[in-house]
Amino acid sequence: MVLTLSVKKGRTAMSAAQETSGGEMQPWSEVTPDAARRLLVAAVEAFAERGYHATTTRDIAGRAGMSPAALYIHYKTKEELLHRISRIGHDKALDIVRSAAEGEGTAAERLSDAVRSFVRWHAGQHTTARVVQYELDALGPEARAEIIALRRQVDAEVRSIIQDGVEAGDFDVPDVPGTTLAVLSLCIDVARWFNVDGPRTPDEVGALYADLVRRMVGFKE
Amino acid sequence: MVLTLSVKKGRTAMSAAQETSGGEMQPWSEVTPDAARRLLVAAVEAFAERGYHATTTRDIAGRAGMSPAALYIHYKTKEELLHRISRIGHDKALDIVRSAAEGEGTAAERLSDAVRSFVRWHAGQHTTARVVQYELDALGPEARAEIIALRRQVDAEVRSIIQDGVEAGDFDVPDVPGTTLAVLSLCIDVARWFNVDGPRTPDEVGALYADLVRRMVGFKE
DNA sequence: GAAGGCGCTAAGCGCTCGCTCAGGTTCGGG
DNA sequence: CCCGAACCTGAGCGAGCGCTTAGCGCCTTC
Repeated sequence: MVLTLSVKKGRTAMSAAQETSGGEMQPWSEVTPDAARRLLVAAVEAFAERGYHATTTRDIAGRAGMSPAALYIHYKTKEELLHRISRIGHDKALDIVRSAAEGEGTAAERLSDAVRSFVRWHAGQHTTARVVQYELDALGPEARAEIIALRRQVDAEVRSIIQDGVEAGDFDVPDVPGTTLAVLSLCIDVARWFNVDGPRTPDEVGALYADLVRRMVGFKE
Repeated sequence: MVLTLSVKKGRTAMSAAQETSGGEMQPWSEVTPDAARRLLVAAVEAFAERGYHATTTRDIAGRAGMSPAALYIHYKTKEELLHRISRIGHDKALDIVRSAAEGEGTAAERLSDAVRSFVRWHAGQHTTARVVQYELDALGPEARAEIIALRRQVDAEVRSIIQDGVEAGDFDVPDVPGTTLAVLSLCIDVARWFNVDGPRTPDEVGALYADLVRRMVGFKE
């Protein structure tokens, strides 16, 4: 049996996203109808707190103010929820890096922009990012493969900026793939340790990390 | 009811560890008797592959070649298994960092040593490290608090090396706690992405990361 | 070679999980 | 005013979970 899903599959990623006064995208605005979005937001919170496997469908439905059965009107399985979250989150992450990579400016400026905004997202949306970056293994093989492909695109964008800097003679990087890996690893891990009650704002972490990465690539003033 | 556990609790962490010809410690040699160790090793593998919550006690026992009930002769609960793994692993990690921190040499040399050996452990023992670093949330409050205390000691060791370098005028670090956090985050995340079939050996990753961290602290030749 | 107990297994208990399904409620269109 | 579709709930199914218990075989001890 095939259920009709209310979340529109063909919708281009961020086209319907609404902007707030702060300029940030209102997250999940592309998920409709309202009940499906509430369930998804509840799932993000629950997965981030307890992890995918420790979260029950009853918990998700409860947070969304619905009965356990309501979940299965909008999503085929619990795994589909994780898949949608992961897909939308990775689309957003790739979008962020790509914007910086395709921007104007020197390699150093583009790398700083990329790291700053990537880190800001991982800190500011650390609830989402934690699910997106650390619950990948809970997906089935096809879904995981799809997400891994997106990750490789993120990696390629960052590597190409660093490569540009090396070729322009601005950076000193003996091992470009290795350094790319390290830079991304550093940024992604922000989602694991970032704490809203901690001493640093997402902006401050972004600035700190942009500086650290500038040093890692041996940028010459 | 209180079961008598066969794993001796009072044993000092690494005192009974046996060295192999390679100079590496034989992991888990301090866990006795043999059946308890086999169960623990099986649990490490299973937790690393699937995560704590997705691993069943039947799976652990099966990997150790025993019936599900055998697990409860040696461990009170599944969580106690994770606790022991986490405790021993963190003891080892702290030991590694502390050895480097207390060594002779300049701050730059000690920092490089610490990062190199810390990373080498996270890569070489990435199965263990993954459990130790990423399954912390599955522990109960008291056990988690104990582990977090160990982590703070690791953080303190690294911060003190960096602080030494700053005070000696060797390093240029505007934000010592932030940089310490970033360095540790970078090293720990190795456990997440390291792949035995990948292009890099643990030694190579250690060398690469020691160099990257040297740059992050602005070491002046 | 009988006694005692340690380490283990077979069987299964009580529970909660992901998920299903029949039926009730709401609401726009004819 | 009624129909059909969309949405949601209450009740619960089968499965698999963590963990327990009764008892068996095999070592050690005398």
